[in-house]
Amino acid sequence: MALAPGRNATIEDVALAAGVSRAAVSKVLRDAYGVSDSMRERVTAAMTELNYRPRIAARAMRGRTFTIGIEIPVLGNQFFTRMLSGAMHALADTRYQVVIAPAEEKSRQGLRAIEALVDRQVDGVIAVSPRVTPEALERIAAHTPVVMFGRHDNSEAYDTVAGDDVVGAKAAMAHLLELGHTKIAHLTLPESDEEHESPHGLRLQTYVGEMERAGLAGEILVIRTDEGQDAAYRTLRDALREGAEPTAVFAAHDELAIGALHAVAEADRPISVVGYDDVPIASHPALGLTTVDQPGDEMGARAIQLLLERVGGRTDAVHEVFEPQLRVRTSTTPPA
Amino acid sequence: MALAPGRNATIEDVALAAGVSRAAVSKVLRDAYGVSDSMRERVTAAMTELNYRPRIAARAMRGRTFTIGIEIPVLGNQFFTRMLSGAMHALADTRYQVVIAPAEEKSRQGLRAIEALVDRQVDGVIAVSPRVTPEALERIAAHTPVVMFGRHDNSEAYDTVAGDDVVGAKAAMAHLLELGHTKIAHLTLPESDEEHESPHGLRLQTYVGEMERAGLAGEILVIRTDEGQDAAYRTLRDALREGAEPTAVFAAHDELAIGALHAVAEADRPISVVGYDDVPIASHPALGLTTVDQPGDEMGARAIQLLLERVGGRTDAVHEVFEPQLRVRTSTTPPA
DNA sequence: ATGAAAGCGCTAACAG
DNA sequence: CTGTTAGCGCTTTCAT
Repeated sequence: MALAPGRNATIEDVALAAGVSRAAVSKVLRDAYGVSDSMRERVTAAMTELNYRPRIAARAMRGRTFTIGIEIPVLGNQFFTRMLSGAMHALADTRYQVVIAPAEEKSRQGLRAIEALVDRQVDGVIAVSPRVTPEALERIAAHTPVVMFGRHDNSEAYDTVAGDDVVGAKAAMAHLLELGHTKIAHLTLPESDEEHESPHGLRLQTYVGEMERAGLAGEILVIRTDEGQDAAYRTLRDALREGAEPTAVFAAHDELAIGALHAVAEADRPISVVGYDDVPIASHPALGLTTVDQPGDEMGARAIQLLLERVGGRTDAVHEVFEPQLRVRTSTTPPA
Repeated sequence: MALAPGRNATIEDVALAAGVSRAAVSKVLRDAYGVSDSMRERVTAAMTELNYRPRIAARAMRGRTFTIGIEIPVLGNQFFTRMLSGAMHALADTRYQVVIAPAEEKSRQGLRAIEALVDRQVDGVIAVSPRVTPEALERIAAHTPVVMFGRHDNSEAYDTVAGDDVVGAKAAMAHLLELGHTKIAHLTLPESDEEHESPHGLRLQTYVGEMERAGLAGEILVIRTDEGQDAAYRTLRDALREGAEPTAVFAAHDELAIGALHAVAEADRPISVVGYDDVPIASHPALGLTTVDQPGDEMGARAIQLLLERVGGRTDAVHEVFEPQLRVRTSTTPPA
């Protein structure tokens, strides 16, 4: 214990204890070329002896941090949990560590969170930010590899991983139309969430398009709500009280759909509800939420894979699209 | 644009552009004492001009990183979401940034994630790790402020914020006993999750104690399951198939309770279920889960407050306990 | 195979 | 009020 109390061991301490140079320690740390077995042994011994842990911040000033940053807009949405678990899984056997930065509640654009990550020298960023401009992302992507999750914009500077929202929304609408619904409302987020080829924007456009195609342009009803189950519940409850009479609601994602189910249960009217994502709770028999399954874990894993490729040097953009799948459950029935 | 392409602006670039010294720039950055208005102006102008962002890693080598690390064991549990949103809220108007490190699925002890955070020079850590030893935590807390969430151990080295699990579990049991249940099972996590004064350990002990106190020692039935709704569902389903005949299940937390509700729905037997935490979905009318409400957001906010106090220099330990509250809903009824 | 030394971008004395 | 300078702990040529 040649250590001053209150101070953690540094590479210097290890070098001293092992009787070698700092460079040598650094080499065994990164198992770089050119270390004899005997040296490696002594150094390793000294490291465990001193309980040495390399300071990533110091390393950051020269090389990699082996940290991947993931920005998500809301913590509550279980779809992101699926994505994250796929991502973590993909990174499980690597030296990389995941850190998550949730966007603040207020200015939910997420740009601040992404920049906070970049400021902390992550090796790459995965972000879910429908509202950040491509320009801002390109500025960031010029220095740090970026994969955007859920977006469909075609930048050359960053990759994207998204579900096919048009196909998914069409499946949801086809299901409701086949059941015989005509008064189908769409429950979605505020308009500001629709920019930049966002999932919700596409789902909305598809809803409108399919209604028109079915000759139901006159029945189009778009209900806007804030993020979250509870806000969705309140919004739909109020809309129903104020005279809206849909027989079916297509929600932009499952959190909203679950809130909708709450309002429907209270209103005691037979209104079908379709969600999007297939979060774990959707298949619970108490909810039985019909929804569009997106393979969140696969998408998360793929996002990591693309990001690591970029960290490894790839510079041309890849834009990947995953096929969603309708899951029919009890929350949808023919209109009364 | 005196910048080499592909390189981000540094404090040096800003100093050059503004025609001042690096120290001056650093000062306006941290708005330290001793900067004239004119200098501040020129420097600020240069910073925006060059799109300058300080590298936290470099700052980390001298001072604070203004980063708080939060370690959580599982992403899926919505109670942690409540805690996180309380924590983020408490930090909203400060310079601090939150980063979250989820423990890996496999070795879920969380120590690795905590250390990953510390290696990245966070100014303080909030962690939810029932299975990490106090010794390991004390070693970490010697250099980095730590607040443990959910634990009841009485270390001098770190603070704790927890719910009163004994009171909560007693309330749950009293409710079931008052309804007339005698065959009450307890659904909880594997034994390894009970160490170090963990919430689940205390809830289990209280369950056993209350059963004995009610003269029901012979009816004690502890069912162990892995983490997660789905695992809980499968475990209880199998237990019911194999002959277990409880009329009520007290689950160690809501995720497990929701899985239990699934199994109960399938078994088509009138089994009451009580959870713990009161996650947002618990109050959904489709579930109507009776549960013990813990003020997760308040607890998260308090954890931040304590952590910032420690960052600010406090060294004596604070151990805070929050009172839970039973929420009776439709998932509990008298036995048939 | 090993070590010496330069430097990453920032902060914090300290001088002026 | 402003600038000089010495590091923080690590990686990385470049000698040896």
